[in-house]
Amino acid sequence: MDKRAAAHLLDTIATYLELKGENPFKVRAFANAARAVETLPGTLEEALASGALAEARGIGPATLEVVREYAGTGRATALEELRREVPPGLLEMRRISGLGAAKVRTLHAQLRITTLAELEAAARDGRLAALSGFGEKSAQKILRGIEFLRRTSGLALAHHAARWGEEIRLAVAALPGVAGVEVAGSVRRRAEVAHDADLVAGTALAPAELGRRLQAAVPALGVAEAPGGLKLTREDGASADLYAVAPDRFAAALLWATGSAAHLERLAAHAADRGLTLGPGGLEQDGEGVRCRDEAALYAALGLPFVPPELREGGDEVARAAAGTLPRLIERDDLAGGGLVHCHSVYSDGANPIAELAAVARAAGYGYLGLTDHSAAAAYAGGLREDAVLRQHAEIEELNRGWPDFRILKGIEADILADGTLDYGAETLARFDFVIGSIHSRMDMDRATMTARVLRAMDDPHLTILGHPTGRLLLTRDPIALDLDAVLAKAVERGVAIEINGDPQRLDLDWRRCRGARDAGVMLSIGADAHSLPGLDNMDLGVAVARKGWLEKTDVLNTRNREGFLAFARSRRQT
DNA sequence: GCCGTTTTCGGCCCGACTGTTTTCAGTCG
Repeated sequence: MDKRAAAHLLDTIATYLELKGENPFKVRAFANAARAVETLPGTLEEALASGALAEARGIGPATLEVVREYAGTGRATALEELRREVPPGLLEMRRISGLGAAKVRTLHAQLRITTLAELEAAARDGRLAALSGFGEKSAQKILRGIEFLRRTSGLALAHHAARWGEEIRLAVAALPGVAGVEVAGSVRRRAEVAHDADLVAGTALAPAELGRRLQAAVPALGVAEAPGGLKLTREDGASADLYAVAPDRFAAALLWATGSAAHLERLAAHAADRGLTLGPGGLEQDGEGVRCRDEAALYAALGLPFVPPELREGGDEVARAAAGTLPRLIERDDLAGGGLVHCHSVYSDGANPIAELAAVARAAGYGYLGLTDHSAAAAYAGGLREDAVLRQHAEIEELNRGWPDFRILKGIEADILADGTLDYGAETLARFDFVIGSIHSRMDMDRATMTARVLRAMDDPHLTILGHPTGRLLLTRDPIALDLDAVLAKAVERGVAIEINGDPQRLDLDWRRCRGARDAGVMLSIGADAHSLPGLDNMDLGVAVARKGWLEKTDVLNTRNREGFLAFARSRRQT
């Protein structure tokens, strides 16, 4: 069991306690404990054995016992009891925006509602609106929320699916009789959400025997035979398809399982133009299979350069490959000497002191850390009042004296207020090396008002980067209503960079808009939006979005060195 | 439930908005 599973368990208990109407501070204690577990260094087993978990801030006797029991037995008595008391359907309802624990409790107590279907019926037939504390608008909002849940059901954030896929990959790779195994599907294409994980294994073993060996190696895994291979399930419901093929079919099977369907269709059409047949079984010429030792060889047999999985979405990538004009996509190494931008420290709602963030960024090869705590308006996130800004800047200057080759930049994530002005006055904004402007409140404005708000913020010469421009939270909240074309045009006109936020729940700007933005002359900036040390790795997810959006190194602001980055910020202020 | 001590209880993040009310509970970030 890993830290994330333990954290998820504690979070689930917190939600059940909340639905039960427990003391809110007790609820928060479990949620805090979840965060404490998640941000623990080392593995969970090590932390349990060394006593580090027991010592961790936020972990007390009760939460420690929950984790200990789960790690030891795979069971959680506390959760099992809560499940008997609180209908699990309430947990689903809690995910609807506008439905907090108190309202869910009311619905359960007054209308005996325990499922989404019952909730929908009550919202439609007027029973819900008749309840005290509810009204017609609540009913409509809830119906919209149910629709959103339906639309996103069965989907997982891609980085969760990727982690789960990687666990399987490692387990399968270690089995005797397996020549190779890779994660495929939308996870390999670096999509933002995924239905499940897909893997391909090259092996001479029959699926049944492969399943037996895998089951013996990982007893907790659900293993069943399925067409072409195995269906794998985890106790929390996550599933994965593992396709088993003969080793000499591996490349073709990997290509096919990676998709997308639209890419394969174009690739098959390209093959047909050349007198070849491409199908699930591989490449054929005159009825004879064409042997390809890997995917690159398969593309080469089609007269094409290797098409990176991120680009395989069925746009014009096959045509561009045929013309030899695929981009040289940005890579993680292109950020060496560049900036790890958009980080939160303990000054606002981050978990780590500035020095720790900076040390990790420096060790990872970055040339600077773009520190951006929240501004004062974000009171919920401990946003910095002006005196705290001064204290933070003094600390940064002191830290910056400590290293010759690295700098912390004084940034801020300033709230874009309802009227489109940036939080803080011009005098305070001018103290920062750069400013990310983001919307965190009043997300429900109509499109015209919201667009005017964002455009006005972009007129402020202190604004360097527009943060998470659409405000979406994947599988949780739709994007704000915004004329993105107008925003991108303004970004070009005013020299504002647009963020690619690497938080796995955001991945915003959407990759689908990156290429067009770049072609229009927009500068993009990859941001981690890190709130802890593990969050610094969000940069990799941001790079994946940029790659999927056809971006090259020069399209991304923070591939520039410190002087280049600062020059970009300064140039706005001088116009 | 956890923390921290002023060390075994009292405090724990809070301001703004929304939809409901007609003064405010609930939700959100």
